[in-house]
Amino acid sequence: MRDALKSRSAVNPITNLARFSLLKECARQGLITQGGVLHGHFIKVGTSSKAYNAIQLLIMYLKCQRSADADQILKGFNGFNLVAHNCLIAASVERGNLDEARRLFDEMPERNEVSWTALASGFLKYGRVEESMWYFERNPFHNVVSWTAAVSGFVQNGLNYKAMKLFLDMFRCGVRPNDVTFTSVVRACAELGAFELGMSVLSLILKVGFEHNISVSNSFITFSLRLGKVDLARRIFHRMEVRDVISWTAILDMYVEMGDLTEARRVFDEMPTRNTVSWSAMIARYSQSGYTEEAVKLFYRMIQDGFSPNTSCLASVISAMACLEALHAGMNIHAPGRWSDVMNTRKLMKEKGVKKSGGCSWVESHLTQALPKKQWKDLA
DNA sequence: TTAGGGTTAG
Repeated sequence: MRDALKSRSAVNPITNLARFSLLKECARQGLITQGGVLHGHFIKVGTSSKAYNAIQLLIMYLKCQRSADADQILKGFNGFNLVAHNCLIAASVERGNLDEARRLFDEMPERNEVSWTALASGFLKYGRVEESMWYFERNPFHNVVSWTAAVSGFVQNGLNYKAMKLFLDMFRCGVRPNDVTFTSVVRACAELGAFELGMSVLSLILKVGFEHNISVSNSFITFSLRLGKVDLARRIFHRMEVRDVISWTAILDMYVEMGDLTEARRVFDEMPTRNTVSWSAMIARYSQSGYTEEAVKLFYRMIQDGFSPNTSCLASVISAMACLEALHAGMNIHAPGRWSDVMNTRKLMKEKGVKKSGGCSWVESHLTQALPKKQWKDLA
């Protein structure tokens, strides 16, 4: 981000569009220093749209939790601003302060579809279904987003049957579902284990024309796998025109679950891009199947490629390391290089600043069980 | 114009 700012301003004047996309990135990543620099830049050069500018700055300061700076921006508005107020509600919901969100909502002289949906989805996010429904039912501006927020919120709270009923109501009200709606609905069918219902949804997806959407196809692959329809999952994957890392990981996971390590590895090597989950799935299966060296080697490559391991990945590699360590004394004479990958991994993790991620105590207890205390101290 | 909805992987 810092480099992007530097290079853009050095080469040619930064465009409004580029400036806003950088500011959004600052908000997303919580980069207050760079966001502040952009703010200064805005003041210096001025922008064509002051209102838009102020809203983006407000979002950035709210996301970075700089309330004093956010207040300054708010003071710049000439009285009540609907969009800014909706941003304040969203920020309160994100902090989990629903009372504050409700207070902000109540004090609004006017509200729009965004204000109502922010409240309804906010309550669902924290499992407060009844309060959410209060806002949902009274929302005078229902649209595909407010309906989808309710459907997906129900699914997230495990209310899959109710989610399906809501989906039908949405249809009856003449609101056309979109790709986001379908991903939630397909998930509900998977959770319900309802194959026939899922196939009916599929015919609807084909009718409405979302069969080429990546997220919808991915959710259908998962649906098929959960219901044990491996061939169907494979067919969907092969018919996809564009696949993302999630499509690939789902198929990788399918072979991993089937215990077909050869095919899983073939998919793993073929994947155009990988993420922490794909690495972890492969490493975990190697470790569980007794291919401990391969697990540790792959872990080494994962760190080298710049991925941070998550708790479950660390747990698999630690148990693989423990097995190797137990074997190490006897094997040292015959295979002196064998342990070097483990040592290199530790060094690399330290160099790259890989933290022992959340759930550390769980990993530690796993490790202390697997290794004598002295060896654990040496490892850490 | 901005602000509100998400799923898919371990």
